[in-house]
Amino acid sequence: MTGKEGEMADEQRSAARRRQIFQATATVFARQGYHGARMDDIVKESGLSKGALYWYFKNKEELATGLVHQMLSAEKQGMDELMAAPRPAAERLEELVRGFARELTKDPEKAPLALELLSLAQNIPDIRACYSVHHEQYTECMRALLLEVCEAGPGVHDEAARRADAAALALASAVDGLALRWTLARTAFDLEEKLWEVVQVIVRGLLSSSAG
Amino acid sequence: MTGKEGEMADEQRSAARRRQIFQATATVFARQGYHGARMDDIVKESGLSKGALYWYFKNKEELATGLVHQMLSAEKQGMDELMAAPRPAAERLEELVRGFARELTKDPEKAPLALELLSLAQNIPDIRACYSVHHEQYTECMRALLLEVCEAGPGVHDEAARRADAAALALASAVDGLALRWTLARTAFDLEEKLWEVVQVIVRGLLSSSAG
Amino acid sequence: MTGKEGEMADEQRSAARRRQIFQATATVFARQGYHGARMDDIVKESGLSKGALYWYFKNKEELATGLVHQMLSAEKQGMDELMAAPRPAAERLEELVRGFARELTKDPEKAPLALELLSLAQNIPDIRACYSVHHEQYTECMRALLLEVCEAGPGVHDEAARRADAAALALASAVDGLALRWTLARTAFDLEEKLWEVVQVIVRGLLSSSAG
Amino acid sequence: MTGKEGEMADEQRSAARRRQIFQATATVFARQGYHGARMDDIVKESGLSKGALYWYFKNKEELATGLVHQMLSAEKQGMDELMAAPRPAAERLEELVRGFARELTKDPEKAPLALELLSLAQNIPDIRACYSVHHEQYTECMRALLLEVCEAGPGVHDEAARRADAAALALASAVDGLALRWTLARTAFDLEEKLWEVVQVIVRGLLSSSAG
DNA sequence: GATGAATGAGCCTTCATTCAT
DNA sequence: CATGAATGAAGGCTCATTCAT
Repeated sequence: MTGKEGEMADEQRSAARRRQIFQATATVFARQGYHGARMDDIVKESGLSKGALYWYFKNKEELATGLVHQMLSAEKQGMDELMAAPRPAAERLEELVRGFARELTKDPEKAPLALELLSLAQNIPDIRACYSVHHEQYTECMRALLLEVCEAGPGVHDEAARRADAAALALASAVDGLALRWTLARTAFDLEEKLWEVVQVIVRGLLSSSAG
Repeated sequence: MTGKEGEMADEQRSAARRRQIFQATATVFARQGYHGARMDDIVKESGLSKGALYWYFKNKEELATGLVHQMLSAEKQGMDELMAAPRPAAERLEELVRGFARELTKDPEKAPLALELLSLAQNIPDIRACYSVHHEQYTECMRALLLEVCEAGPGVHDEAARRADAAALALASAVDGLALRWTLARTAFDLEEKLWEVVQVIVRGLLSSSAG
Repeated sequence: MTGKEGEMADEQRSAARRRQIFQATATVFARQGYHGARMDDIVKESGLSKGALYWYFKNKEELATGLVHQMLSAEKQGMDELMAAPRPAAERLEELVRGFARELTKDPEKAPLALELLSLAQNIPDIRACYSVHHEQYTECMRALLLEVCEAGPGVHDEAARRADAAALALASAVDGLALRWTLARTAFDLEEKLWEVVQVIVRGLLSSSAG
Repeated sequence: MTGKEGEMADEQRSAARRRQIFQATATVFARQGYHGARMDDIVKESGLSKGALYWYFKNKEELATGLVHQMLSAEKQGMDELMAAPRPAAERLEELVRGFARELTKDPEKAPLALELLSLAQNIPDIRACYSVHHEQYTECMRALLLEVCEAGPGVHDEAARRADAAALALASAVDGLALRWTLARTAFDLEEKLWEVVQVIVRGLLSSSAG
């Protein structure tokens, strides 16, 4: 009787719990860093008990790993949705970049969290793999968009197409690098604006004729 | 007689000890990360005693702070020397970027060390300040070089000059972002080559005519 | 059902644990002094684990503070019970003093413990406050007893009553001072006997006519 | 040539150094306690170097032991001088007690210092012996004075003479106990005044007729 | 599933003492 | 005699993890 329904309910509750825990973990990691975060802090933030936390996650590392999975999955999904949107490539590119900036600006604690998890990647292979793949996907996404932009543009762009790889890498890298600077900058600046300028320079570099 | 010489010797020995300690610290931090590094590891790596270590540095945090100071100072000095070199801007820019890539490629452990220290910046104000300033200086350096490149180029580049800020920021950010990708990438790639391509895209974007 | 009982059991076990820890702490402090006592010694003596110890007490200082609280509370309770006993004041006074001496004689390690805690009072405000209050209470208790003794005595004792303050202070002080001497004396002596003689001198001083 | 004079000068300088060190030690012990005092603190307070300190004292314990020796010797000397003074016993007793109180009141840091050293006595046999002897001497001094007071008084005091032992012990003990209370009291009081009242009570107890 | 008391290995730091100069 | 850099054993405390209930 309660079989499938119960299982469903269980799974749903379980998933909810995991989300609840991820949320708390993200908050605490962002505030105190991975090593500065005690399991007790996450327990308190999550409102669960220590036993419950360990019921869902084997240990602290798995908590971090899971969080990275979840975050990058969500980002990937957002990327995919945007890519599938029936809009010109240029618009989608702009939206991708601006959306990223707006998110960070809205939840500034995401930046320290990301940096923290990134540094964890060096010692936790699973996390490293996640980021490695994500970087490739992100760059590939950029490349696809830039290619479309080239093709949509006027004139011949064989040259440009050939440069798309470099431009995509430049763009993807610059996005991360700029976010880092924005996070650590002593003088605050408008991330979205600067990021947009950066995109424009790179796109221009991609589209410019060989003669410059 | 021995007065000044003795003092000199003392200062020199003291400075040597500090360098010795920084060297050991860098090695251990790169290998194990800041939190994974035990003071005993650094002691062992340095060949000194624990007491000696604490004679020169108050605690682990000050060790990290000092290391960042030293590393960024050295980098700044290298930058300044290159900037003062009597060579065309384009060459100096290329050298700056290629030099950076070659260094990382030669001592790949520098990358994890940098990422680790960067993540420390979030919780240690002194380190954050160091990086903040360094980022500004690096970007400014890029801007100066790019401006020179513009002026040296053919035709009118008022527009380009105006874009130098964005290009410098793009370049500086992309350098960091690309180094990060190189560090975490599952499929190794040639950092110097990719970085040079990225530079070319950005420089082209800077120099392209408005119509580009 | 098990709700309240469970809570009760928890509280009881918790209280039992605290008593267990206090007992061990007292033993170790008496033997090695506060500073000579390592937390590990207390752990071993208590039969608990280090984590358990720190679960109940935040740190070594709080352990000492708690111990002082407990000891002085117990002493206060004993005092109050004796004061409330339906016996002549002279008897109660004698019992108070003799009881004190007998306790020390029976558990001679209490003396070094007390001296140790007393010296802690100088650097730990909470302990100082405990002793300060306790000294006042003890003196006040003496004063009350001495007053009753005066009133119960023959003849007019207005003068004596006026002297009760000084006598009480003398008595309370002498008790402590004598216990100290007994603790440090190279030639052992009978604490109870000497203390009783001291009491008699002071009581006589209190009751003597002005003419002496 | 420099033989005796040199030695004399050396001895004098040595003695001066030791006094200098004792002074610094007393100050630091009074402020921080024995265990809270680091050798470096004493070095700094004394104005000497660490090597010099260890030249004069083998270790920290010997520093404390020497300090106790010096302090109790000085007190003994003061006692002896007062005892040898050509004044009535009652006056000398009063002066002894009042002098003690005035000293403490003038240099209140002496009290914590004494308490600290007293607690050290429990773990350092040498210090214990010093205090043990000193207590005996002090009590004996009191007994002698009290005896003289009895004899000088009017009427027959055989009884009183017999009580001198107890009174002396009471007095000596009360002096210490009161000083302790004065040190730890939350509400300050006039030590000299209270002490004098205590003395009077005890002397009265000594002198009172048996019938008293 | 959930709770939180209990475990104990690990680690940073202190500081009395030494010794080359 | 004096200096202060160097030594290293010791210890208070943390905190990820476990497990009886």
